[in-house]
Amino acid sequence: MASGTLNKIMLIGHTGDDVKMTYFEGGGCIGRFPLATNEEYINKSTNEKVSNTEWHNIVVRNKAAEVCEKYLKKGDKVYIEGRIKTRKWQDDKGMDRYTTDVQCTEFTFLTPKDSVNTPTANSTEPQKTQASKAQNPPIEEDNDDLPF
Amino acid sequence: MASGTLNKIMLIGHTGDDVKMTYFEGGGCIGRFPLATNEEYINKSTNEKVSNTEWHNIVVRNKAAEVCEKYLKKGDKVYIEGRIKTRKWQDDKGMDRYTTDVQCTEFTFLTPKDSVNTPTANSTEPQKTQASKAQNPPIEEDNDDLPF
Amino acid sequence: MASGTLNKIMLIGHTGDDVKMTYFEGGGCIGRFPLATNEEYINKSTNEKVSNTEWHNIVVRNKAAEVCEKYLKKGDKVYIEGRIKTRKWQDDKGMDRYTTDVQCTEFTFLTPKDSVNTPTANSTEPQKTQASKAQNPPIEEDNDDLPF
Amino acid sequence: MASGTLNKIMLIGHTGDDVKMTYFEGGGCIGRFPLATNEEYINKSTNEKVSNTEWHNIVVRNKAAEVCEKYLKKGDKVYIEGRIKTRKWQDDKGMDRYTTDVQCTEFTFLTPKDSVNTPTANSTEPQKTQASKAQNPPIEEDNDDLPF
DNA sequence: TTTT
DNA sequence: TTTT
Repeated sequence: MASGTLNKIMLIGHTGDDVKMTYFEGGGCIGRFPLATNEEYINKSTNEKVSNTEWHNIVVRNKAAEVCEKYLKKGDKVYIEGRIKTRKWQDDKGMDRYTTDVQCTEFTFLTPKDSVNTPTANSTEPQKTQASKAQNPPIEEDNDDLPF
Repeated sequence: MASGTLNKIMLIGHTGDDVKMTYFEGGGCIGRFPLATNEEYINKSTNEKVSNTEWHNIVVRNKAAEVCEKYLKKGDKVYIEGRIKTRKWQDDKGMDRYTTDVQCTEFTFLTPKDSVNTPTANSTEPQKTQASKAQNPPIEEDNDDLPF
Repeated sequence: MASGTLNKIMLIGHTGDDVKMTYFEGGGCIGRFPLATNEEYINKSTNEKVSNTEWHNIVVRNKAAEVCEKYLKKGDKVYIEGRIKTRKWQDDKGMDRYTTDVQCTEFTFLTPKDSVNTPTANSTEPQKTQASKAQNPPIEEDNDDLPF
Repeated sequence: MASGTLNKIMLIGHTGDDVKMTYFEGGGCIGRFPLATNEEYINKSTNEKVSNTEWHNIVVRNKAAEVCEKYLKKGDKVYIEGRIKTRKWQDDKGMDRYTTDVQCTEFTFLTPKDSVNTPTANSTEPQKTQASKAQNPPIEEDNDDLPF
């Protein structure tokens, strides 16, 4: 019997651009956007402050992608949960190249919106990014009628 | 508009007992079991080693509960992901009491099984604990046919 | 040889009160504050929207407690990482009671401050809550001079 | 004032090789090893089972690297916590290339060892990977003498 | 009540 | 290159 593995990444950062959508035949789509996380620390040897920005390639799918495209703007703060996936591609010289993406499985917007009511306005827990559930609240809760 | 919150707990520990099931009218069920996590450290003042065991009340629902009941045995190591929920109850004197549970949303067995093939045998990623998905692999992957 | 366990909780929520400090002989201190996380979902049986607020008892120690007391105000949004600890106490009738705390190990403020420069202003990664490091940036980075 | 970001990855997987050490002048060192996580799911379009293995480049520092080198063997299961860092390098044609590493901040061994007593034998919580603390238990606990 |  |  298989025993399990875990591949989970949790990010809080600011988007570096709007969501770029790609639509596929059959109705699927993905959205991509860069997310920046920062760290600052003192280099103990030189006593200098060091600032690093790490850029993450976020990939969201289907309904979740559409929600992100609609409500997530460049510079917004967002919580992203997902898994790491490194994909191989060929550059223009036919060389193998690798890029590491974050395949988003949950997200929640952290930038306060004072705008009108939105689909996400009613959700205060991270949204699952399943095909047909992206705009819905967590689904563990709503699929039964247990008395607790 | 609401901006989001997060309530996530991630545990690796050993079960202190088998899963106790409760079945409800309408077909729902929950399973409960205790999970132990440990910490050891040196008390710097006394230079003594201190061992602490923390017991967590794990609650699993529906199909996931049935999978756990079937394959998770007392003493097994397991990864549990979920959210914290504190519930109020009355003791036999009518006093309000509170108990904090971990409502399990994902799990993966970490004790190697050399037994016969099981429903979980084919899943090496944490299992989502939704009503109808408990025995299936992560559902983000299988609900589209995107070319990546 | 021991194999490990994990006891980790990650929360994003709003503080329900200012930080209450307790000082101990010897110079130690702790801060306590309540943190609210929310979930909303549709009850599929009744089709009603359900809103739940979960309150977490956050416990921070020493320097980290002092930073929180100084900069974290009621209503602020904050990321808290820690471990679960359930403690036993006696009520006024001598009955055993249990309360579950979140012992904070890292935190990062999520409410934008437009105020003057603060100790936390220079840290954009979660702060470790060790006794002597609370106001410092992550310490993994600054304790060596490795060329990367 | 800066508000915070989070860059956290949590993995459970199997090592694909022993730890490769690099030592630096001044006494620092790093260890590197590959970690595999797996996912399996049913492609709903083709009804075929799909198996994917994801390889992560784990980087551990200093004392933690030495502990891993000593006790972590090819094929072992391990929990790794860290942050994502993508670094740039030049290939032999001078082209910019990028590789994404997991800078390990905590780890705990999940493969039971029946061997002799080890430095890690007394720790059942994830080990922090700071320069001088790698072999020690979590340090939040041992740096004060608070009465709880 | 687990595990090492 | 792991594991089931």
